[in-house]
Amino acid sequence: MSDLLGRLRGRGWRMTSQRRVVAEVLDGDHVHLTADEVHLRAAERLPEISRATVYNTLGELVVLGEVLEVSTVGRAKRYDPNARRPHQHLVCSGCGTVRDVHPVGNAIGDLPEEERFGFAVGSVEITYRGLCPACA
Amino acid sequence: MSDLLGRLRGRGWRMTSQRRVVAEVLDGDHVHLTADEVHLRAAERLPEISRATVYNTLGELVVLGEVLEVSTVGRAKRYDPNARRPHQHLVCSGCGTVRDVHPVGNAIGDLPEEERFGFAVGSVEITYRGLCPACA
DNA sequence: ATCCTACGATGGACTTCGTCCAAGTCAAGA
DNA sequence: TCTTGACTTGGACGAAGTCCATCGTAGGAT
Repeated sequence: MSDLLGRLRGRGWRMTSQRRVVAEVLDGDHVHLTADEVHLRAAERLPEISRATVYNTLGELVVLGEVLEVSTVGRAKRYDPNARRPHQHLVCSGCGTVRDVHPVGNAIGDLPEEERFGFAVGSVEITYRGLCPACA
Repeated sequence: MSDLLGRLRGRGWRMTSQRRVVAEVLDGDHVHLTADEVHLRAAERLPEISRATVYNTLGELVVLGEVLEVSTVGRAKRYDPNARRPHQHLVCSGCGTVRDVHPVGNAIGDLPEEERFGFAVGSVEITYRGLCPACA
């Protein structure tokens, strides 16, 4: 994720202060923020940034494949900046913590042809659930 | 799912016409309805049923383990009445249709010990995504 | 069979999450 | 530096879901 800004410029992005700030927020720790959390952190550096712009920018990053949308048990979507390395998620049923994990094997290949019902299967999302050491 | 009403009564549910209708809607075809779709179908049989009651009843069925919530990205939750047989989901990225599928292989076993971070992993949820024949 | 009452249903207001749009702003090429 | 069209803004809007005061009724008690 570290040269995100460079890659975006290379793709012809007009670089605005708003987009830079959103990208920098995601480029920080690899936590999984909601759109509103991204907006909150962005607003610390650029107080007048609007919610609509944060949503737009996140949506564009998702389309570009730089960020993943993670569906959660909770409500708001979360954004995962670690999109370039394929990975899955391990969620604590107690406290909701999310960790990135890297299972072995080929989950898409595990779905037999006769179970695909004519779908063009493009991706697979795996969520492991269990209790973390602190909650056990 | 076929003796759902009996099981619910056995658990001390007060059986009301509303709850019966919601349970019967789910007991029908094994599709994955949204709460509003459940409400719509329930209202065909019991026109004055309220949205709040449908939400309440679905929530109770989830807590009782009779129905699963299927989390979808950016869409309304869907309810899966096939909770008693383990299975995974195939979701159309276009229209949101959900199908039950049964992959081969052991996804929990695919998560190496050193990727578990001390979690007691109890379950795994797999969602395959792609375009259905109609949307392709 | 009828009465009581606590549990459940109702519906409308409210919240949360997200999208849309018209008007204003500004990055970057000429 | 000028120009222009892509970007941003904020507020209205919409969808999904929750909350709550009040009313209704299932099912045990009499």
